[in-house]
Amino acid sequence: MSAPIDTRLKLMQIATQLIWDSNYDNVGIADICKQAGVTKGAFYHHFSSKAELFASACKYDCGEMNKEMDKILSPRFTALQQFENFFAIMLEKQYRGDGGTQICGCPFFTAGAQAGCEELEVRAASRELSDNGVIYFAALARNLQAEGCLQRPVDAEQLGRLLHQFVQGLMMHGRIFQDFAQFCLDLREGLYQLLGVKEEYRNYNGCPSTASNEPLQKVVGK
Amino acid sequence: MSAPIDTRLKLMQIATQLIWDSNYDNVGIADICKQAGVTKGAFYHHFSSKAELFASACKYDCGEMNKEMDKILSPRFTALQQFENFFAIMLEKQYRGDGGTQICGCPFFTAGAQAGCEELEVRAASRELSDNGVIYFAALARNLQAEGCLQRPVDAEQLGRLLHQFVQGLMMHGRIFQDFAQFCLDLREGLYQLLGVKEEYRNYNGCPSTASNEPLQKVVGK
DNA sequence: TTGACAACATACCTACCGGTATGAACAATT
DNA sequence: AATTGTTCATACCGGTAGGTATGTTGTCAA
Repeated sequence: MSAPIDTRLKLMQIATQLIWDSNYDNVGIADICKQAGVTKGAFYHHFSSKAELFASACKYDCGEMNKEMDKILSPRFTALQQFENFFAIMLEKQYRGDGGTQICGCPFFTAGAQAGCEELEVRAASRELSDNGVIYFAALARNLQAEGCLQRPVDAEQLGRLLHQFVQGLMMHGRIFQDFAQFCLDLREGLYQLLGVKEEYRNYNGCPSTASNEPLQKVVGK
Repeated sequence: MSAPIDTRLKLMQIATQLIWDSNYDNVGIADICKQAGVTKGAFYHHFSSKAELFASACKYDCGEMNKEMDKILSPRFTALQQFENFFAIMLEKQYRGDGGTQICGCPFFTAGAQAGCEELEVRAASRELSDNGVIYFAALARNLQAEGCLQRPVDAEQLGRLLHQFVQGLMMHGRIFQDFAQFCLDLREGLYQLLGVKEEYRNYNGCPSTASNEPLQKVVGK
C-alpha cells in the first residue's frame, strides 16, 4: 500500500481540479475517485464527507497560494514589481484550460457564496480563504502607498477587501464570457483604479498578446 | 382554473426567490412547485425544463431591473443623484432577508458562473443579464463624466464592465460574510474608486442606517 | 505466530430529483 | 351536444449521488 498521505493529497488535488473545471455540486465523489484511481472505500477512509474534503482541499489550496504570494510579495521586489508579479500570476492561473485559454473563477469562493445556509463547513472554508486573500491584497496596497505610487492615502484593509471582491467578480465574469483579452485589460484597469495608482506608474505594456497560447513573459524570476 | 399567466409568473417568482436564498442546483422543481402551490404537471405545462424556467425567470428579472434602472437613471436627476439612487437601490435589494439584513448575490449571475460547460441555456441567460447590467453602469459613468465629476477621462464601456464585476464580487463576498455595514462602506468606496470620482463629489453621509440593525454612521477615514 | 490496526476494495442501499405518462376538469368552439 | 384544446393533478420511472456495511490485504508490534 502506498503512503496514506499520497492518496489523501491526490484526492484533494483531483477534487480541486475537477471543481475548477465545473463546480462543487456537479462534481461527484465517484468522479473524484475515478480520476484519482481509487474507490469510495479509500475516499471515506480519509474524509468523512464531501464537504470535509472540500474544506480540506480549500485549506490546502490556501497554503499553496500563500507560498506563491509570499514569493510574489517578497521585499526583494519594489511595490510596482509586486503588482506586476501578481498580475502575471493571475493570468497564468487562468491558463489551464485544455486546448485554449480558459478563465475559471476560484471554485472555493464560488462554492462558498453559492451555498446557502446549508454546508456550513463549505462556507467557513471559503470565508477563511477570502480573509487570507484580503491580507495579501492589503499588503500590496500598503506597499504601493509606502512607495508613493498611489494618488491618495488609503485604508489598506478596506482596499484589500475591495481588490479581492473585484478580482473575484472579474473572474466570475470571465468565466461566463471567456474573453481572455478583455479579462487582461479589465484586470489591470480595475486594479489601477481601485488602488488609485498614479498615472505615471501605470503600465499597459505588460499585457501579453492574446493569441491563444503564447507564453506569458514572467516577471517573477527577474 | 386561474389564468395561465398567473401560474407561470408565480413559478418564476417563487423560483427566483428560492434560488436567491439558496442556489440553482439546490432548489428542486418539487420545492418550487410546493411553494407555488401547484404540482409538477403545472410546471411542465409551462416550462420544458428547469433550465428553461431559470432562463425565463432571468429574463423576467432583467425586465424588472430595467424598469427600475430607467427610473433611477432618468435625465431628471443629476449624475450624482443617479449615483445615490443606484446606491440606495442596491442596499434596498439586500434587505429582503427574513428577520434581519441579508446579503444575497444575484442568483442568475452566480448560477451562470457556476455552470461549467453544461446548461448552455443558463449560461446564455446570465450572460445576457450581465450585458444588460453593464449598459446601465456605463451610462452612469458617462453621465458622471459629462458633469465633470470624474478625475480623468474614461472608457465608459470598460468602466461599466468593471463596475459590474466589482458589484458582483462584492455581493458574493457579502453573501459569505453577511456584514451589512461593511457591505455599505465597501460598495460606496469601491464605486468611487473605480469611477475615479473627484474628492469634492464624494459623500459618505448618504449611507442609510438600517432599521433592524445598528446605525451605520461610521464614516470612513478618507 | 498472531493479534491489531491502517488502508483500502466491493457491493449495496436509499433518498432524491428531473422528467414522463396519463387522465381529469373546465372553457371555448362548432 | 360533441369536440377540441388548455390547464392542471396524480402516479410513476430511471438514473444518480452521497453514504454505508463488510470484506480483504498489507504492516507492525509483541
